[in-house]
Amino acid sequence: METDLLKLPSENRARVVQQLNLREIARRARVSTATVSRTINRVPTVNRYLARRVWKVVEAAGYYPNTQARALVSGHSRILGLVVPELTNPVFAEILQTFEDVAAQHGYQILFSSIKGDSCRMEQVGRRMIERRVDGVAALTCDVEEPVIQDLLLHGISVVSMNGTPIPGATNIRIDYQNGMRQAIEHLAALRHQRIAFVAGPEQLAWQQVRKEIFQEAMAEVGLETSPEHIITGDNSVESGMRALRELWLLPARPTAILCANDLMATGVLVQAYECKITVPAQLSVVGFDDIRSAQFTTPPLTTVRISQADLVMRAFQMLTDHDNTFNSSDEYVVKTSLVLRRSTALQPRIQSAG
Amino acid sequence: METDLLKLPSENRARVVQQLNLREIARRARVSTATVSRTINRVPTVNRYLARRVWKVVEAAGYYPNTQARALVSGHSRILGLVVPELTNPVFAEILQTFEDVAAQHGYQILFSSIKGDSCRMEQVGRRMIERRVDGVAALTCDVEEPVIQDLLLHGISVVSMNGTPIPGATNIRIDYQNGMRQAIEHLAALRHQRIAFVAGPEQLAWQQVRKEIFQEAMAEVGLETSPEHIITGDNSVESGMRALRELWLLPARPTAILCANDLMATGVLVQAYECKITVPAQLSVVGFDDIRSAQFTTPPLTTVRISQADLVMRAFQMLTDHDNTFNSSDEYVVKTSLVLRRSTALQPRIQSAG
DNA sequence: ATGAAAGCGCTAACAG
DNA sequence: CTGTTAGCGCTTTCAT
Repeated sequence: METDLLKLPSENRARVVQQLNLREIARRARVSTATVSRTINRVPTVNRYLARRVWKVVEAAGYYPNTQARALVSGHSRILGLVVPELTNPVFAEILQTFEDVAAQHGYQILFSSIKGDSCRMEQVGRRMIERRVDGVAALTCDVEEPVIQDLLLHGISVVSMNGTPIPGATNIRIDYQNGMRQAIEHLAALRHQRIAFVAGPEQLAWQQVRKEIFQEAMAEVGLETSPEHIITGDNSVESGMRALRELWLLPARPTAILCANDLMATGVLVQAYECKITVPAQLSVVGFDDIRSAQFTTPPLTTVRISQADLVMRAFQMLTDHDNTFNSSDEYVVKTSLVLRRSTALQPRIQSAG
Repeated sequence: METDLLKLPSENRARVVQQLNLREIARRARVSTATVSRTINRVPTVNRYLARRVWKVVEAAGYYPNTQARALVSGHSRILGLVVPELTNPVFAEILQTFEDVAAQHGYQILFSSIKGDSCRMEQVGRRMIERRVDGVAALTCDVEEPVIQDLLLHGISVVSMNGTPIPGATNIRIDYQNGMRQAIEHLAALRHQRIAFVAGPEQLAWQQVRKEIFQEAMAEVGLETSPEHIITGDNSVESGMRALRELWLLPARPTAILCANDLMATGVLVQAYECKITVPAQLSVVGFDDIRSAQFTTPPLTTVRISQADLVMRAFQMLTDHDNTFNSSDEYVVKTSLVLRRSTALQPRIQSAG
């Protein structure tokens, strides 16, 4: 079976074809290089017969125009850079996938880079993007340091931040955490929860502080109190969600509900709950943030705040390819959120089993 | 808070810097373009003082060499294409991440493309890779049609299949499913399971048939019988794993263990088991394939066959960047597998609750 | 050791 | 409407 499949190559192994260039095509079609160029670029003024002749040669020769050369003269590479912190968080994988899809539809390609928390890699990534003359960079990370961004902008490369982190100088897409948080808290409040904990993302990022404040504000608006011990700092990983629950469960005043800054941490809370035989949602309600695909498949399925990825990505792409500068960097697009109800939340338990 | 962050850009918005080129650097450093070129390429024969002068100008000007132009003359783009079926399967995301990491360390960049089952997109992807003159293409998909691969090879672009699918003409990396399957089955057999079901991947792919056969062989070797109704065809998604369990549970002779061709489907089995109040592993043992990250966080944690990603990726990268042709396409590298024991498998239940 | 000059493959003025 | 030609930014002989 396998050998059958493997037998073919040795026979029909083709010699590497002579990499032909436009001039060679021109020679074979007995026209000028300009005519070939016009033909393949579908300039309408080309004589039908000449065009046909050119196409024939092009196809016979298996000719593909060299994008590098084109980019060199046109000044546009039709490459967009995408920078993520790490792809192991599914939300980034999902966005990358969507982004590439949109880009491909518009004739752009994606140069992918991840900077695994390694901030000195960001510099390298930035340099490479510039050297490659990408037409724009979408940053899904917040670790991006000022200088790198400034360098990109200085070189005429537009930058968009897709992570709610306002990057000074870049076009920013803001995710409406404020609203998302409120939706989640109102939902929990309606379920009569009073002691709601919050598991935040890594502390070193300024905007995570912002999120904590947003949490507190939203709680206040609903008339709920927050205690500092109910605010845990995680690192966006499943493990940190697990850790958070362990800490929270040791408290004398255990929370009856936990809101997490992302789905991965919420998953961690769920996993730890299972380990500790805490039943969700009977004993504890859990809400996530992002609505990653696997949120449907946790046990129980996770109630979470959805961020419209399509919206996010479309906008980012538009801003990046907006050469007429319809947008300017003071513009800020806000991506809406919506609450997805699943089965990790329920009425506050009557009996409080305290520490 | 946010406004603080947003205030900066309007002030220090820098004008787009004059994109300088090598000639301009040469002029400013009062040397020839050749000298600048040699300097930035660290050709050792350049006079120390001249070099210093050049570097000074380069840094002062914020000059970055244009990769496109370099590629044009050198004939090497230092871009590697990576093609995946869809990134929503975490295994592909993990591999992409690892691949980019390795590539970056060696001065390569990754052009990412996904072909969402859409086979007509593969053609487009192939064309773009050629036009972009990538130095090589790694295919994680098996939907790649012959002609596209042949076209790439014809244009002197090396191709490596990283998915166990032997692509005729490409360099193939084979994952040792045979061994992996046997490890899983032996483990299950040691736990006294007799009725082991198999949830396979999509049928249209020839190699999935191969996997079924491998399953049957491995079963036979251990002295176990397989019945056709215990072999279900899935599509690698969580949902299809769920479906598989539903089907299997309707059978008069329910399996006591299920082996899945990937972790996503195994996750589906687990989820469905939870829904149906089938306790894993007490009533049913489940084994996956891949050892994706989230396999640690299923309930219960998934026993699975690990594929060494580092090994897989390293090898693929080597083969792609092997310009001396140390490897030739008849070579086939086999990636080892190993069984990771977690908590989704246990001794066969004594009491068989039938249909 | 350095510089002048000829391309890499393509596009876009400008003539004709 | 087509062809000639001058670059795009860089590397690389080949003289000096």
